[in-house]
Amino acid sequence: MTVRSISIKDVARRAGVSPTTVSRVLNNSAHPVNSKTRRRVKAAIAELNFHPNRLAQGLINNKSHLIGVIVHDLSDPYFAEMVKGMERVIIKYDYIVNIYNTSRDVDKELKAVDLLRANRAEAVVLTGGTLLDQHYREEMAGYIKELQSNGSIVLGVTAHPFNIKSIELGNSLAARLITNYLLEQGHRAIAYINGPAILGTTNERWQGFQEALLARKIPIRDKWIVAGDFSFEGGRRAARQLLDEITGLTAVVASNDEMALGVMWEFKNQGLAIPDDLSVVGIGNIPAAKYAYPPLTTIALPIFDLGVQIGEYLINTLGDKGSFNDQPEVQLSLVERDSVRSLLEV
Amino acid sequence: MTVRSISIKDVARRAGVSPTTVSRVLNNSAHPVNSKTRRRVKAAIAELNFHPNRLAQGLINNKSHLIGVIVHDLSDPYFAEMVKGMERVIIKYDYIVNIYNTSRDVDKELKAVDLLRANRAEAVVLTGGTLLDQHYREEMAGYIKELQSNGSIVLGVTAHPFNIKSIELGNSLAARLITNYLLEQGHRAIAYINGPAILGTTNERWQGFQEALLARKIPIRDKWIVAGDFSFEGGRRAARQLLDEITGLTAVVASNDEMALGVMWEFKNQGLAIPDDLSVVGIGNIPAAKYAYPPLTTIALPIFDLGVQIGEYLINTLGDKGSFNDQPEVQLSLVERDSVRSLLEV
DNA sequence: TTGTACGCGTTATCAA
DNA sequence: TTGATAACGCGTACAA
Repeated sequence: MTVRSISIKDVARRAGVSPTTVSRVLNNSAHPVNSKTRRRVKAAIAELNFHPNRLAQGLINNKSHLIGVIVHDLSDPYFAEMVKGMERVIIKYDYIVNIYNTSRDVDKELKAVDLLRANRAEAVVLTGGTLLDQHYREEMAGYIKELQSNGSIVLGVTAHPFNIKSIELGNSLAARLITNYLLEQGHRAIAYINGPAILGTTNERWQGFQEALLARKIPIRDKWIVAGDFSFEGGRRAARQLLDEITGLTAVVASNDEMALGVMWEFKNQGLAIPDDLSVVGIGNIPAAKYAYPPLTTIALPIFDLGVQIGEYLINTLGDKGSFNDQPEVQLSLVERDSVRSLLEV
Repeated sequence: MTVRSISIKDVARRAGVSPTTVSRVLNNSAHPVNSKTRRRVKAAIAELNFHPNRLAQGLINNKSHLIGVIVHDLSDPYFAEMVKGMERVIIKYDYIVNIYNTSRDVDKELKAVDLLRANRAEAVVLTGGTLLDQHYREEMAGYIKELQSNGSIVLGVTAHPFNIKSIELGNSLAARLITNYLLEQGHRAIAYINGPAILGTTNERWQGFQEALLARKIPIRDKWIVAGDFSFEGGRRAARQLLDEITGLTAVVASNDEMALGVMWEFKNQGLAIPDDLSVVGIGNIPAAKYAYPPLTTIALPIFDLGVQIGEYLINTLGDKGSFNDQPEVQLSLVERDSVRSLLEV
């Protein structure tokens, strides 16, 4: 059934040279090749439409040409954008980008890394926050160690409890910035909607929120701290929960945009006006934030750019040209839209 | 730098057997192996934490364990969902899923297939509609032919002008269904917003719209047919364009949900009420459709399920168990929400 | 400037 | 029941 594809030997025969010479032409080897011979070889390659077998190449250089990317939820524009940014760079260098969607499930995440290890991935990127789970931590540490001892790069976006290079996203700073913005607008009674408990990102943002309030000595009220899961539906649930304790509340910080949109939707659904009755902010600046009603005030995380930077970092580090030690850097910025009411001009 | 990883030989030495025997244990070969020996080998494998090198395995059976997926826009939930569905199945069988995001760009699309060919992908899935471009068609036909002659499966969602298995999505039917729904609600003056001209999908849906109107002998008015690009912004632009010719218009069919949401947003922005002043519908039933204001009436394309079905088809066909010839089937359904006003009870 | 011979890690074939 | 050998397709030291 499967026909043997043409190999370097076929080309050699056709060009009347040895496979070695073909290989040299193919790889622009430093070894000299007569320009006439080179032309003959190139002609033969073209005529036979020959392409070297990557598996054989990989076997001999111990290179898989595979880059693994672990993603929590591909439908979340946060991850989709990051992957697109990475791919934009990586595709030029003919690496295979292998994406795993894990839904923040411990077993799926472990399975993904296990497969990447088995496939000798040259790099693995953990694009989401770390999972807070003992079993995960132990198993993952083993896989990562093995990957690294095989010369693979392992990279994490935001802090991970492993010995890997991590790219700081400024989660804590983002939460602090957006909270400070509310404070500057005169808000003092502020609710906070957390992310999924299993995520490190959740802790980091929660930290930033607390810092902002503590810096102004504003007490944190338990009844206004609500659990969430980073989804639109989670935002809706949180909003319904807040409704019971709404007296005195003037603003809500959702720890990501999806939830902020859910919160606004549910509040509107319950007859509240935003921002007149209640201000709402998020973190992330996903595309939908711009078109919400009202448009959402949030912190922009330039995720696509981050993806591009990660891609460049990987290519430079994987290339033989010695490691390129730039630390990708993310610029956060406040995106002021219409979901916050100022309490100053009362 | 890169340490040589442990090979089957290391295991063989440790277990005091030949590599062949280790291989037999590893693959649960039919060839008999003494149970004592088998235990010794398994112990050695565990102690050394050995995993066979997939590249070497692939080289010998001419199998790459690679499945390529070509996607137009990963940030579009349509594609993200389909990929997630496919992956859910495929990951169980240890295949590598290699995704390419092409932004509907002819060159990127060709580059992606070229790389998949070079990497000996065992299957390639074209998840988006075909691109209507002469150069694309010719080049792509060549790549596909080569893939197929190497025994690879090539699959297309919706019609493609190549000799490949194609999975019908019912684009034409979807447009006809949603248009008929408007007609049943008494609408006669209906605008249509097209997709990108380069896409086959655009033609198919446009066809369905026309059929619905022609069947009732309702004339199609050129001024109410507007170009679009399947994006939210494109929907906004289309809405602004329609505003000039709004007299008499009662409903708008956007050929996908993203545009429908853009249309609604812009109309509201311009002071029109939906559905009181104008009804709007889309196709796709993306998650955001449910939470739009008002919630969007649309045609559900069960994309995640389609992804799962494609994954199953691929696994069954790639497995040696002979080809499993089920044609994945997609059930369309009307999702009636609040973006359409009935004109019957006047 | 070109070619020969070997090895990468695995499995299929054949012999013992 | 086990093992030696060749082969997959390619790159590279070494020889010519």
